[in-house]
Amino acid sequence: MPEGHTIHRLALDHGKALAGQVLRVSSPQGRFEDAARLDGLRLVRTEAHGKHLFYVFEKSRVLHVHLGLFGRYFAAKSPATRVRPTTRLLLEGAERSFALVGPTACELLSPTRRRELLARLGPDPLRPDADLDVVRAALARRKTPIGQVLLDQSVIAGVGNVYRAEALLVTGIHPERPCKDLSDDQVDALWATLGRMLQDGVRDRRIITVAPEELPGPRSKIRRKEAVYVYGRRTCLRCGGPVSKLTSANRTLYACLACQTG
DNA sequence: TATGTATGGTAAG
DNA sequence: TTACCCTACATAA
Repeated sequence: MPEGHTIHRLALDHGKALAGQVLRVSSPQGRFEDAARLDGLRLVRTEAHGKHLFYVFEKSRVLHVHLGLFGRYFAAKSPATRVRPTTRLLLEGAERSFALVGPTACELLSPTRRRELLARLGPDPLRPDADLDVVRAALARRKTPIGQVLLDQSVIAGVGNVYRAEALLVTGIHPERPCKDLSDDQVDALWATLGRMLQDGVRDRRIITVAPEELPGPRSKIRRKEAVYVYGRRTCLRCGGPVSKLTSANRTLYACLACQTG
């Protein structure tokens, strides 16, 4: 589930449902002991940076959540009944409640640690403050393969394994191409493509990278493997040729070496 | 019931 | 580079 689009969608949904309210905060599972320090406080706003989700409460207390690979939220009406015992964090507002399960991180963050965390993140294509020049500079310096670098959150924040494969396919870039060898146009196209894909993901609440005119039916009914060009597929949706399964940054990287020659 | 898989990340070696 | 953490869900047995 969780690439940057998921986190930004959560920030929007949770902000809309909970911001301005005094919340009940608990940890049914018991592993988030600081829940008590947030219980009864007013939520000021929510914020997403790449794959990191922040809840800013009054008294300047900041809750940091990172879903990792398995983390997910279950939404329900308030009061929350039948909460799973694995629920690390339960946020209850007047109308809606959100139960967090399986996160990599769920913690209270000091202002200092929050700054340090954000300082480690590259520009997030979903944020208005993202600076493409910073990305350009970072890429121009490296000979690392672009496929590997796209998962490096300190270069671009929010891209995950699906968007990496799909953006490289759409831009026709070979995943093993060294960053510094990419042309300015290629870098610009990659950034624009990632931005568009992530925005669509926020809107659709899922990853659909295939162009609207290429989709076989209504956007809401598209099956997973028909929503992408190469990720998790055996054949390329664009050219019909075989999809290669490479390994990069310890993850499976899907690519169509016929389409991706750049 | 058991197994395999997943759109992520960190710390140790 | 490897080990390890986190959990739900689909599928196989």
